[in-house]
Amino acid sequence: MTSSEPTPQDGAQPRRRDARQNRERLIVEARALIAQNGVDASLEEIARRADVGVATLYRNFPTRDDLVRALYDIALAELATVRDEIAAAPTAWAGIELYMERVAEWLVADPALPHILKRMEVIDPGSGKGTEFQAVIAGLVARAKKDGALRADVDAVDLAVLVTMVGSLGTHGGGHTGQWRRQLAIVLDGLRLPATDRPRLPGRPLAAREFQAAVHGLTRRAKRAASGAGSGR
Amino acid sequence: MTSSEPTPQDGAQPRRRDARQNRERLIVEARALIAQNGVDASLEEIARRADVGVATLYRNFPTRDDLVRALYDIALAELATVRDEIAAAPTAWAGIELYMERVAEWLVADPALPHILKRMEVIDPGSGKGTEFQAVIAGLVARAKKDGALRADVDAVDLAVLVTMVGSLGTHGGGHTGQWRRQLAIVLDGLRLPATDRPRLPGRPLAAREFQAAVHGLTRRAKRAASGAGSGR
DNA sequence: GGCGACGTGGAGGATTCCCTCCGACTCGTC
DNA sequence: GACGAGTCGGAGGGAATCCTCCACGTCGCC
Repeated sequence: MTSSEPTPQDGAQPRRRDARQNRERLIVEARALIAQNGVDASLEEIARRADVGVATLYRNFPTRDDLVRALYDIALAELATVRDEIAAAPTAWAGIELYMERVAEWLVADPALPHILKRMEVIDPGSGKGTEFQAVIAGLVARAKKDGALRADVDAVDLAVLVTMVGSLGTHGGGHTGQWRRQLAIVLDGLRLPATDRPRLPGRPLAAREFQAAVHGLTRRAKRAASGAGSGR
Repeated sequence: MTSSEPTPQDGAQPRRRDARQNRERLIVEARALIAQNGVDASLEEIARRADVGVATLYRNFPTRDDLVRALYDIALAELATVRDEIAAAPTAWAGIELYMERVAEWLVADPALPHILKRMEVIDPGSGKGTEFQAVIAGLVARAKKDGALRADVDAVDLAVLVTMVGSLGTHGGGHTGQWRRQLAIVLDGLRLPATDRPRLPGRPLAAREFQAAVHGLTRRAKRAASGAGSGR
């Protein structure tokens, strides 16, 4: 994480209790609103929902990007636990399965994440999980190939792309149904080498109507139009 | 009675030539800007880029949703050719491959499409390609299963979800590299039943650096910050 | 060429958002 | 309690956006 900087007040919380609470509420609301409206979500509305003045928001996060960065750091911390889990996997292939599943789960769980990640790549390119996390996965990939469990013509980056892809299903609102697990299982089958004995797909296929409903990726505009008439803003 | 021309069908263009040109330019710019900024892209800026007054935009598309609908209809028309192509496929499995590839290609080719589709589901739920197109695919799926080419535990909706998923790779800017074809190949391998002889993956894996670059999904805000440099603090 | 209808552009009021500044309030401590 | 530093909230200027209205071009036909 980036918190290794020698910032004077970092580890401890030298701030007042109410200040910390406000910051916490801001983060919660920011995440919720960014999930709906993207990184361009109104800062004033975030503050409003957090029952906080605008100035408090700006004091905590001088720049919109500072807010995004904070959300990113929090999410990344949650991801850290996954790394340990992977390390404990019995086989390399199991590690890969775990990697794909946990990261996809992580992406799907927080609909704000895609927006935040996309933005982070612009703010601060060439840092983050790509650096150290990918190295672990690369090793896993090499071992899995040697074990004959993973097809030889893919690499760690392919896995990253795939998991991003599966994780994008959360953006469409289908996350809560766990539907993405089906698609992940198919992807894993496409990666597995023996390919003979396939596990059953988890869950059940979506009905067509459900699929359409799941694609509802409600934006702010969307919700407004749903309640009010169709006259835009 | 007003002299309202019957306008028997909307097939003809009873409008003035310059009016049609303006509309055309508006559509082009709208698509470009929506690709960058989402459906909430500024209408004034669309008009500005199209070298057209705002009023002209509003005359052509009274509501933002009318604009979205127009873009949707255009995109859908392009998709129609795919259906014929699929019908001409030699085997059911080939048809499925074609379906997945063409639709993914369609999604990736126009980065505005995900935004438009997402919005369309809100504007006008339960219509569009889902209705008639899905029926064709469902038949294809049934035949492919009987042929023993497609795994039995998936259905047409699963395919739709998968192709949406693969198509989402275009949003991340990776479309131009054709990278998505690799991921699609893996997905297809996960769907194929014999699963013994696998085709080689098309293309080459992305370098880690390229992957990061590909995730750059530039938003308006992004471009601003990129040019404005570190004025943040 | 000339005319009329169709189409155009941009001003402008209302609203929202960004970000800063400063008086008022509250927490933590004595 | 009471004090002071830290924190808060909202006003407010500037800018962007939405959408409408109306005087003014321009196309197409005679």
